[in-house]
Amino acid sequence: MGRGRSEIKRIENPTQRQSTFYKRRDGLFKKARELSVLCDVDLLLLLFSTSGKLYHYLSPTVPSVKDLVERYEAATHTKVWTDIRQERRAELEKAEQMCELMEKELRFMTVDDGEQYTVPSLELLERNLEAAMHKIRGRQEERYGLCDKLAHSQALNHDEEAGSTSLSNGLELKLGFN
Amino acid sequence: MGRGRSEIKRIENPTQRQSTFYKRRDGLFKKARELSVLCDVDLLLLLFSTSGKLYHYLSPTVPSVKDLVERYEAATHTKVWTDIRQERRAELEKAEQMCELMEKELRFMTVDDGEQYTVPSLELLERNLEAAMHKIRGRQEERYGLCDKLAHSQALNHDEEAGSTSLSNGLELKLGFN
DNA sequence: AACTATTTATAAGA
DNA sequence: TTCTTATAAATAGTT
Repeated sequence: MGRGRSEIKRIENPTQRQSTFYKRRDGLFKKARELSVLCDVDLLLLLFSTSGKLYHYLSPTVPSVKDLVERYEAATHTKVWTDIRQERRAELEKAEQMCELMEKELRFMTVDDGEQYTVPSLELLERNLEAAMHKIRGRQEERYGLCDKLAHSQALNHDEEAGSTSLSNGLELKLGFN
Repeated sequence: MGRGRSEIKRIENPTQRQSTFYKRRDGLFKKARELSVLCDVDLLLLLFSTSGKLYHYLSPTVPSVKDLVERYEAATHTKVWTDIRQERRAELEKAEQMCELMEKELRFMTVDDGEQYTVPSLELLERNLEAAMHKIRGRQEERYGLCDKLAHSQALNHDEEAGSTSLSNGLELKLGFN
């Protein structure tokens, strides 16, 4: 509308572009408001000017931008956020499950006071512990024979974290069997 | 525009509303397109008709709806999704860290072949294993003395999972020390 | 869907 | 920016 021509291409003159932007922006928002009211339509109009300024309109019938965008996702099967969220939750559950299993095993192996054992599992554990001790003694012999002094100097740094480890969520897993 | 009056309120006659919807919807999208091209504006127009049908337009300069909505969040400090996502990531990292720690401890305790030990830590482990065995033997005696038969029937079910546990991500934690 | 009388939007100019 | 105004565009009512 107006006096001139109507080619729709980027306006190169910045002053003219800015002026046109004001006028058309106002017009567009007016039209959007009118459509949403007249025809009972849920709509979102969201725009950033070249200078980065935000303007937006959301029909009064829609609770939030998030709400409408979720409907958009459902309709287009884009599901950008939904998918990512579900993926993350699955990962988290998996990690938590794994933590639980490992915790259980650690309790079993350390003969935790609360742990209940059947006779065959106690026997299995006993055999395992004996085998582990056998292995340890073998290693100790190797060590003493070969590099006694070197191992000793390393030990000072390494030993602290080997005794017991405090985990970030407050759980402490004891290696001591006393 | 047009012949009649211009009150902006919901059109109650469904036929008339539908007709108006088509015309104004087309007009609105045309205006949106024109503005985005003429003035180099990033915009999203998203609407659902009363019947639930989706129509939308996104400026060609914008990669995705997600992209623009994230800019909106940043601009309005709404940050609903951003916050949730960061929270989830933190939870996951914590769980993964815990898993890693427990895995390390299990490797240490099972005298894993790859595990490196210093002499003092080997000695500590040995003492721990000996203490655990001592405890086990005490328990075994209790068991044998009190409820031999009961324990034996329980064992059939319980034992399978006690030997080794296959974890969901493919890692297998062996309790056997052979 | 198409037509057309009118209203509205807006390009240029001030 | 903001206003004015000539003109192009949109559209309400109608067919």
